[in-house]
Amino acid sequence: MNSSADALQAPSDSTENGAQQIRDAIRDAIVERRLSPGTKLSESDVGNLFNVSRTLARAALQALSYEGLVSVEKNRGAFVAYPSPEEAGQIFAARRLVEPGILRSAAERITPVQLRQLRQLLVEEGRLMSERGQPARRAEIKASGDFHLMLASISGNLIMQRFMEELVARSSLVIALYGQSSVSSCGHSEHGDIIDALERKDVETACHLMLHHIAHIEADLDLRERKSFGLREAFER
Amino acid sequence: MNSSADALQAPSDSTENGAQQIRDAIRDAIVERRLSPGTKLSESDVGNLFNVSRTLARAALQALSYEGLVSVEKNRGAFVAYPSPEEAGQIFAARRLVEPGILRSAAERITPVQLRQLRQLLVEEGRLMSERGQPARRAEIKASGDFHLMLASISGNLIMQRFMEELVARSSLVIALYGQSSVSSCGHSEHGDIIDALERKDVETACHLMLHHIAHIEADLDLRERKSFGLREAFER
DNA sequence: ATGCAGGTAATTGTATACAATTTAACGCCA
DNA sequence: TGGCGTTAAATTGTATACAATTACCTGCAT
Repeated sequence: MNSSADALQAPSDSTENGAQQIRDAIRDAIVERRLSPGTKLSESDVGNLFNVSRTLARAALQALSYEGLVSVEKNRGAFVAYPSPEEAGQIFAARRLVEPGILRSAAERITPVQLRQLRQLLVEEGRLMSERGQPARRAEIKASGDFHLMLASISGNLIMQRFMEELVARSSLVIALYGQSSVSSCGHSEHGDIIDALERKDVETACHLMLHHIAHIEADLDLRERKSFGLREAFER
Repeated sequence: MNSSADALQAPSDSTENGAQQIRDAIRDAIVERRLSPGTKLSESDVGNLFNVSRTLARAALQALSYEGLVSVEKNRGAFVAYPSPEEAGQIFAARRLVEPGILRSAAERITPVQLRQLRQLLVEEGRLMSERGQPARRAEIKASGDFHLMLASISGNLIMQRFMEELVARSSLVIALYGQSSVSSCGHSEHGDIIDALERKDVETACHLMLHHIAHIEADLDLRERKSFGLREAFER
């Protein structure tokens, strides 16, 4: 779709392990909220869905559990993670702790072409916001996360990039559970402000804006009230 | 052995999955440097060693690869990770980025009893330094990492704690590969200084000392290689 | 000797089979 | 009707079997 967005996607090597493809597919489904927190992911079902054996399905679920997107309970199976309010707070606390540092690193290394890519990501995000329909909503969710991921990528630290991928994905889960307003309508302009600050090398302001941005997202959460799902999901956890 | 040290150890639930036990055992072996970077970890060998099937051995190796301690190459097998100089730099960059923030969080929440536990960890560390022999060296390595892990634990953020566990473990690998002097003889006093600053609520100094401490460890690195034990020798005895 | 070709052994990738545990379903009885 | 124990079905935990890929060794030609 978009070259700058594609640059972020997983290598998508054709030599990819079978389990990894399944993991990526399920992760996308979780991040884009086609799978709700608490949903049971049985090994047989996953295997049948992707026409592979339970072995690979299990490996994929195991991998997702290491990312915190799936929780596996011994002898009970795997479920889409249902982060508690405490977990939600810790996820955002981690982001507040980490993203300013990533931003600083990124500011040091960013090139003009990367700045252009960031802006391109932004217009794509805006385009999706104006579009209507479920697919656009899903793409918007992903694009909004891609902004933060791209910054991590620019920082040049693969380890922090991986960590941010985990945090962004888990954030999506938290927002799905506790978010009140529609997703990131406010976030979009804030992303732009951060890019502006980056462009004029005003790192301190950029960090400040980033912290404000994260606080803004967090402020939209209502950690007291849980969104209601089906009766069954409400009690099987 | 030591109550404050034990408080850090994995829950050690008796309901632990078989694969997890194996993962923990291998991780310990890697962190304590009984297994050298680059050592091949074949699924059959690991399985035989722990008297389980390849299924569990494979799961354990897979888990370790998510932590960055083992690298699995498609159709070639698993090896104890051999971090490149670039990776080594990124690991320590991540620690510089993250540990001051963790320290700040910890400073806000630390209780007198936790301070006492930190000190206790320190004397244990000192005791091990004065002891001689391989087992003491290994315990010393672990104790030195436990200081940082305990701080992460005090910070109260499970996600950051997990991340620090990964970073500390991978640091051990880097030091095994590129470290010149014997481990953390200098680190010990620096740990003490940080605790002192924490005790008088001097957070800024504590963070400064932490950054200095990490830089100190990094300064001891050189780009050379070392030799290895085999898998079997690492576990027998 | 060196380099290459072929084939064999060893190792990983995936599927299937069986055991252990949990979940639910049924029937019994108060 | 409602609670409870037993049993059957479904699901996960682990081991084994087979397929695919790689690594190694041998032998031949140059």
